[in-house]
Amino acid sequence: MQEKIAQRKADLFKAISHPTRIRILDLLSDGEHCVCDIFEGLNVEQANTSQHLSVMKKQGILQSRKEGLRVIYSIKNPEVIEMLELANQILKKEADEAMSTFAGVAEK
Amino acid sequence: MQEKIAQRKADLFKAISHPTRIRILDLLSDGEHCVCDIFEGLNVEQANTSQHLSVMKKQGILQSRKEGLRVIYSIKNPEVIEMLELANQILKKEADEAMSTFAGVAEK
DNA sequence: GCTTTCCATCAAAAAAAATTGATATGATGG
DNA sequence: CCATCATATCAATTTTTTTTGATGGAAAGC
Repeated sequence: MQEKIAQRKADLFKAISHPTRIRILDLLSDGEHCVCDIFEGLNVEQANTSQHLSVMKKQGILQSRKEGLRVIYSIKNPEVIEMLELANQILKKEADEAMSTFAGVAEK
Repeated sequence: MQEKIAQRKADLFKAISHPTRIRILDLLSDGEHCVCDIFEGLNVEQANTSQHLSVMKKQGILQSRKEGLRVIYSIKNPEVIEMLELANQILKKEADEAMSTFAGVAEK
């Protein structure tokens, strides 16, 4: 793989790699929301929320449109949701493993 | 979503979010390799490679085994490969859009 | 037991990202 | 025009990551 592409791909992943941004994506995964909904819903500073949104928009993860005073954000690429689901699967598998390890110990 | 889970998920994404680590995953996507192959193949310092590998191993993305003097790394969860493929799709779509925008301009 | 090879770890420096509070912008209503 | 509401931007600070060079440890061959 070329270094340039690896960099671009890393930027994409990086734009997702923050707990607040993950929660924003989770909130947006069932439809668009205005900024006010987002920062109030997640209990994050407005300025901070705005910056997280802009990071994701810059990387093409989100899109936005104006509606009066408000700005409505939504997920641009559904692939992002699939990526989050895959992450879920990994964590689930991990939890299962931890569980069976525990069971194994209990058996001894 | 709980804050704890969002944090864990962010850590997982973060462990992928580096150009060198993306290239390592790409190299490992078709099978296991020893550290020496990796850092020589990617032309990265040995110490640096080792640290990137440990970041990914810590997050459960990679696993390793010893074989004589060598340490052989491999991808632990195939979901990671799927995540990279989804990222590819997003970048591809983006490139297509840029292309058609360019074509649109040329038409005018 | 030495030496060499392969890899991990450490600590310091450098670079990048996140948070915060203050301020700016821009649409809307009066 | 003025005030207000929703959001964005900015600059300073703090925190986190990354890189680098040096060193340490463990397996293998001699």
